Amino acid sequence: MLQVVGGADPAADLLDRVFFALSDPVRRAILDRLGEEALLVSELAAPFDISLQAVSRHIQVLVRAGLVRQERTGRISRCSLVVGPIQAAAVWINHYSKYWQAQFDTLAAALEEIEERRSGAARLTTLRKRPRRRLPDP
Amino acid sequence: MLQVVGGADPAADLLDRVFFALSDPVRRAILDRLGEEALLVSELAAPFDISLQAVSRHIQVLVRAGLVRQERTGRISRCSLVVGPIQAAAVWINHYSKYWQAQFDTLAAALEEIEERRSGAARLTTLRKRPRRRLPDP
DNA sequence: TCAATAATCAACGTATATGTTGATTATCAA
DNA sequence: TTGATAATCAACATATACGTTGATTATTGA
Repeated sequence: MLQVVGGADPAADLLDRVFFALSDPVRRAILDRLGEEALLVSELAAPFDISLQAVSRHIQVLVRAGLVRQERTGRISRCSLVVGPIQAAAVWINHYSKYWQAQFDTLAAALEEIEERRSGAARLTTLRKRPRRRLPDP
Repeated sequence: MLQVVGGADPAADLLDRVFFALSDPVRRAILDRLGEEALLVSELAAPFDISLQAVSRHIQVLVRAGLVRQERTGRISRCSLVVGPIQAAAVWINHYSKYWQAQFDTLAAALEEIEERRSGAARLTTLRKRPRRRLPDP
């Protein structure tokens, strides 16, 4: 799991490509608009201050990440969103987001407990609260 | 919103950096382990087949994305997770994931409706095998 | 004091990202 | 047919990513 496996894990590679695709504001804006409706490359390119060619290549990045599908009919190329990969990324990020938040909540609770015990000990010397396990030292 | 604003939108820049940081399997593995416990750079580097220097720079990427905090005491540098930015990314990705899924559900429902109407009409007439319907033409 | 340790810095090579402009391909339409 | 249009391809420049090795800094502990 920690080993860097290179091309041996297609799921990891997909996450690589999806997160990389999402790391650019132009590409996020493209996805944004494709969430509304399918659009042509030239329509997608219109709002940007960069060349059509540059936008075309941004779209290729999205296609390689599986986030966008292109269907060419004649000389036009209609781009539409594919929801699967973004949900794979959502699954990943939600898992860690929730897990980590839970870890931090636990830590916060433990610290609060310690704090409580300290102030409690100051007030009553004998009626001590349940001793709490400390967090492992660094 | 569609304009490429460069450095004018710190929130967009943060998303850029967070998603970029997540686009590498080594960095995701580092985050994975930091979710368990705070670790030193050398401890983080141990499982990998790359140099300590390379891992150190991966950590810098995570720090620049705000995902990791480093606290140096003496010659050691303890790395710990910061949950905020990953949740910002989770918010972004969940928003779009859910929104897009809803869009697709609506589309799917509409197509099913059309399909149902067609097959119902077909059954009453000839019991023909339902011909597949194309997506609406532009 | 002095050697070992933890981490970073610096320089280098290679690969990829991202923009540009110009050429090319394929299709549409007058 | 022929010119305009949609999109991609190709070549180029520049910047960044990411790995290496070697040097440097700061700290620890015998």
